[in-house]
Amino acid sequence: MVTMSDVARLAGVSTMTVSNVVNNRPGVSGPVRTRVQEAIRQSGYRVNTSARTLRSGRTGVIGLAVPEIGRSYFGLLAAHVIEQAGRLGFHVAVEQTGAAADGELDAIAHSHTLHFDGLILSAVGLDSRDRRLAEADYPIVMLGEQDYGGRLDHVAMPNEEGTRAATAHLIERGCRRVAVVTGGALEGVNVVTRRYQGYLAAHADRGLTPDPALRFAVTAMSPEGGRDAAHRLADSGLAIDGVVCVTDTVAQGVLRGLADRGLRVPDDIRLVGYDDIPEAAMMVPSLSTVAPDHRWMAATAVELVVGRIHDGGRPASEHVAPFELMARESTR
Amino acid sequence: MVTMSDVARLAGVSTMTVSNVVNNRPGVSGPVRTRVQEAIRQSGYRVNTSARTLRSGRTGVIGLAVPEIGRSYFGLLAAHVIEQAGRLGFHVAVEQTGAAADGELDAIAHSHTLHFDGLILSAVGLDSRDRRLAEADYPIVMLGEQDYGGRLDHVAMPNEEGTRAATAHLIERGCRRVAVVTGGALEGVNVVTRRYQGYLAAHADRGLTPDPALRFAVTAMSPEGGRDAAHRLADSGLAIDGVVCVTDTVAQGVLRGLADRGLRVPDDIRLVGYDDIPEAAMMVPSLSTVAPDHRWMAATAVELVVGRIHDGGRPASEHVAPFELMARESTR
DNA sequence: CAGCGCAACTTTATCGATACACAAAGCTCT
DNA sequence: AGAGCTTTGTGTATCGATAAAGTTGCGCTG
Repeated sequence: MVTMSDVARLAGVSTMTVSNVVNNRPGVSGPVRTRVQEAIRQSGYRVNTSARTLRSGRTGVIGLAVPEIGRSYFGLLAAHVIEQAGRLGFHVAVEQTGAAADGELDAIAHSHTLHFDGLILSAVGLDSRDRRLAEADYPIVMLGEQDYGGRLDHVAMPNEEGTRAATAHLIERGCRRVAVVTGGALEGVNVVTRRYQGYLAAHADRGLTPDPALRFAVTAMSPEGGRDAAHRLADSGLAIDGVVCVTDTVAQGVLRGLADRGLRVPDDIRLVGYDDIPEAAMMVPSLSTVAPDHRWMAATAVELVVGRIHDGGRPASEHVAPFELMARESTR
Repeated sequence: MVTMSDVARLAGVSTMTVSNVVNNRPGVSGPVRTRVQEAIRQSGYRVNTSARTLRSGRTGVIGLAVPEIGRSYFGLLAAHVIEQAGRLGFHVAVEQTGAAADGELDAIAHSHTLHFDGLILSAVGLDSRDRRLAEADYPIVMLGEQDYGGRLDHVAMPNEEGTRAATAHLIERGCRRVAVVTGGALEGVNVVTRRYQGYLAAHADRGLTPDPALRFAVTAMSPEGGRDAAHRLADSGLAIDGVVCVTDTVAQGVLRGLADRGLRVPDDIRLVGYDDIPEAAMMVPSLSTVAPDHRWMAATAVELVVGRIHDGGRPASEHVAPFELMARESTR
């Protein structure tokens, strides 16, 4: 392994000068700089990240904790985060939490242990009631959840607003009995409750109160969960002509489940999702959905962690992503 | 920050003893071990990975380079790799190559720089002709490609066999003119050429020679690329009653593109993909496809890198994943 | 009971890069 | 001409953990 002193010897300077050249620091004259660069090229020298980290205390790595990287939505998010972090000179290590609060707290602990400079946590299990979150004195940015009591930086999705717009869209297209396929626990403040609120709000805006029987909870936030919910929905015998889904991933399963029961979308039932995963436009029928600006979210989250890495004392801030309603075939 | 000497002082032993306890090494008596563990608990000590790495030369991180983590297939793969690596005490850093040979070579260089202990490279651009690959004296495992001249460890998919089975399946279901939607470059030895060979082989097995006009190349290995190919296919006026797709991701787009032209699957055209991404079972109609054992692939790849990390001199080996043909609605 | 073997700890010297203090040379200005 | 600056560069101590080479002390054998 080639070290800095090897390069220094080759260039006839001190290691400090090599370090200064490598890090683009001032105080090195043109000729010497060139000579050192040439020595680096010749010797094939590469900085040893561990040594640098040990001395400087920075690793240049940001942790990204998501429930499951295999789900389109999180994969997409990760792709954007990796890209944005790279732009600012950071690397990304992905952690999977398994969509459980324990896994999410583990990720925080782990992040510490591995000396990531900061952590972007896309939590679905944790909520604002968990005190352990605030205890971590560490650059953490919450991504995609709502309301952490202002103690942490937070990039939120327009959960309530988005679902409200999606529900309104269905009603405007003539749906009279709109069901909602939502997550399990309807307590606390989280993505599930906020989106459910949006569904209720859209009805309230029009002086309507949806029948509580129209709420179907999934057992898991997966296509399988959605499929199952759709079966129950179809078998309920209720006259339903529209469905709002908590996520596109669930909507995928719902679409499939409705097909299983011979129900056609949008002819018999209209369907709308949330997230605008890449598959949404490719589904048959293509899925109408709420499209938050993922790239914006990733960029903002990365900027926030990096900002906090450089200045830990900054007060926490909250940012809500802009969104667009994508009207596609499933609500035509 | 709590260091080892802090713990040592607290427990009244030397740092070396603390190190021995932390790493579960022998030579520490029961009582002392307990005392040190208690001191660790009390002080909240965590090992500094950088210092350990600097001294021991191992980082405990495996790089995983994929074209695009946002694509279902690679997300799924990553999920399995992360899980398997964790089981063996390794962490995973994800790199995106952008499906280009340059990006893939960059990832190798990067992997070196960041001192990952090894690299799992899911290459689509590089092929066996690239000499620069073999030059890297470093634990690299190729994942999902075919034939690197035996210089590198390699976990391959049953590309030819799988596509052959898929094509045979279509023919057995009564398809007479089976088109193939494949990748752009049909030269060298790569995933695209191997699968195309499988398509030809299935025909040859039955004494058939497919019409060359039935080959449609995508501009990109994406749903969009597939959709576009399907449009060209439908507009060609050729009597086609079956389509073999190079990947499920492409098949997703093909299904969509056929729907755009009013063609029904499987009534008018039967369709089969490759990969068995999670969405395949959820599509409408659900997609028949070749399902290689992803978990097996990830586990094997991780075992190979870790093995090579511990013993660099081992000769390279090649492993082909088992597969299953999933017959679903799209070929009913 | 000398002396060997072994388990249980400790000491010391590093791994490679960098912060910091300091030195030498060149330049300006009164 | 020499004080005061700036520019450019050099030593040295250090980050935290660990491999390797000591140092105890104790039991056991011949």
